[in-house]
Amino acid sequence: MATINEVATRAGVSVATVSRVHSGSARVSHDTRDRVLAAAEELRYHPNGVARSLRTAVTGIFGVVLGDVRNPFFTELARAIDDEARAGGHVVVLGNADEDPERQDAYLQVLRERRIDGLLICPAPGDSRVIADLVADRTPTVLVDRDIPGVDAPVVRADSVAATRALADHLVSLGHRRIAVLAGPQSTVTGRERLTAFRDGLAEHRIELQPDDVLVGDFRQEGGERAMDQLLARPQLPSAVFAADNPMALGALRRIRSAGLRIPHDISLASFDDPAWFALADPPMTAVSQPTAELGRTAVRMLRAMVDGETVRSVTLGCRLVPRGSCGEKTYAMEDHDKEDR
Amino acid sequence: MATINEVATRAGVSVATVSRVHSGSARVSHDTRDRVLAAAEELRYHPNGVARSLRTAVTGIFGVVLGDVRNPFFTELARAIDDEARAGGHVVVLGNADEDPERQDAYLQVLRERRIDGLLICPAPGDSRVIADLVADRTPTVLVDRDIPGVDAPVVRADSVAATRALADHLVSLGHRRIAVLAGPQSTVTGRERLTAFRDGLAEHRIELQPDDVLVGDFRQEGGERAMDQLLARPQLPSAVFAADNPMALGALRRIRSAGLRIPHDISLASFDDPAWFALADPPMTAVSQPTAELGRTAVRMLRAMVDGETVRSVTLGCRLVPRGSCGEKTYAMEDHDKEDR
DNA sequence: GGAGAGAATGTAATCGTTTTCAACCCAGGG
DNA sequence: CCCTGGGTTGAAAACGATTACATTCTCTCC
Repeated sequence: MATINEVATRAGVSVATVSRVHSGSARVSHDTRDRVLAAAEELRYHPNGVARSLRTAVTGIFGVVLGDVRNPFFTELARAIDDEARAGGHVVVLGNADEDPERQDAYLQVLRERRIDGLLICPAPGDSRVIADLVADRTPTVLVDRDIPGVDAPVVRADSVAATRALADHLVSLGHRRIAVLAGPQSTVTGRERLTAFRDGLAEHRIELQPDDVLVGDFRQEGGERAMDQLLARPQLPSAVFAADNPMALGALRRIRSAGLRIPHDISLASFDDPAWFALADPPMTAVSQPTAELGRTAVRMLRAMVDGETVRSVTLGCRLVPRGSCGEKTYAMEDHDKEDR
Repeated sequence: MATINEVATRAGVSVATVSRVHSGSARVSHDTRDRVLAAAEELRYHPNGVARSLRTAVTGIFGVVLGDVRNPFFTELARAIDDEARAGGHVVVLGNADEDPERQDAYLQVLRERRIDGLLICPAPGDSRVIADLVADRTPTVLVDRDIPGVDAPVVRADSVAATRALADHLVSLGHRRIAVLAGPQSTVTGRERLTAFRDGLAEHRIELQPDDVLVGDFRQEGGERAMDQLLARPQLPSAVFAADNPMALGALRRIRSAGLRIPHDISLASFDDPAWFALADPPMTAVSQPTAELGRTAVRMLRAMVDGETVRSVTLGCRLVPRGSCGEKTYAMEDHDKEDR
């Protein structure tokens, strides 16, 4: 691959000049500019970003670590992040943590070594030495969707309590009394918050969530399947199940189906998160929807501010309950459910 | 951020020694090793990968450009790629093309500048100057899922013709005679292949696909919605619709629903691709399933081989038809649909 | 006791850019 | 005719690692 040196000799100028025409950092006479461009073209010159970054200490890249690439919540988030970052002239590289702290840390380690300009992290459950180090070393970092105790980085996430309590209300108003929850890892804020908000919501109606009825999962489909299996093996089924995120709801739904049970007749199911297909499921899933795209966009704006040296504060946005048919609702509007939340 | 120089002076050794202890490339006495490690720890030293790559010309990174992050086919692919790459000691960075050649090229441009070790591309429709350049410059590159005419890079993809013809058979055997297809962009192999295979399958039964009944979409949900809207505006509906990928099927399904039509009673729907939720849709979707994970794994193996200087040849794997209930099938097995195709 | 081997470490060149500083050229004013 | 001052350009020093080569030191063996 051609270097700036070869271009320079071919164009009969110095490397400084070549650099100048490519960066536009200083004026160059029309003639030499043309010669340089021609030489670059002929040699198929593409500046070496590695060398450039070594010199300038900037990369123009934001790194994003996603909790799980296969989770539609994260991919929609990624999409929004990408849009917003691109609008600001940054490019985004995505990495998959697969809800595994080790994978996450391995990926973060290389991003750090690569001296990325900033980091957007949806932290995996458990704590991470690397993240703590990163923010201690002042790498601009914003946490998305989940918090990490003891790490001093701004967080942007959705406040699930109001909507989750509304869901609890909704369920008891439909006559449900014994409800099981497929909770998320209790080492994550979101996992804890959704569980306690739901429990509190029930408590308002003097219904106590039985310890046996909370199954702690891993925020992944497999966890939802395992938990549902446990539930199905019991002599007495709850009348409804609340899954704390969409992959677990998917897993639960699969198990309920393969057990030959009907929803909501035999058992009801509601979920946190609201991927596009929920409205098309059989029956359409009652869910709590997060302002996913908005989350992504504000995260990028915050990150940009940090890179510019401003100090930024955590932000939390609201969620909303969207009742559909999976909990025994008599009728539900066939909403032309507008996912776009701008 | 501390540099190797600072570590060296602190430990009272030369930079060469520090480098040696971190890379393990040569023996260092026990004493000095300890001193170096201690100094590095105290200074929170993290080697600068940018500098290292400039010198060594390797990055340890594979870049992946995804057609669309929100398409479950691509995310499952990404997951498989990540697993396989990681197993081989590489780390993967993901980028989203959003089915847009410009976004794709912008992303590829930075990967090239970053001197990434190899590239896995699911090319966006249309042609790409950048991709052509990249392979001409011998960047190890393998194309996944889609081909690019005139670009001499190995491709790994699923051969859709057999399964798509089987789908056509299946539909006519269920009594369908007039079928519409929501085709993919005809600038992609997959888009063309799925359409012609379907047309040929129909032709075997002396059924001709009407020109009006093929709506060319963009492989995205919005395209599916638009196409379905067109169809629904016609005086005479086809009895079945075949969507050439899952986002378009999702779009079509939404429109059918909001028009108040029932599947398969009023209209049948089948799709290429088979994301997890298809089995849980109402009714479960008849679909053609690709060996997604296998696609991803072999792509990485091929890329690794190319990086090692071997020459590799294109690979194509098979698909399979999985009939469910969305086309008027009388009964369908409630399969415990095993997505994992290892 | 000196030669030679081998281990441990240091010196300095190198990777491909950007950027500071200096040099040069040429026109115009005094 | 000399001086000043823009406008262009070049030389060379970074940036932070790796690594070929040289050096020093310590043993061992004859």
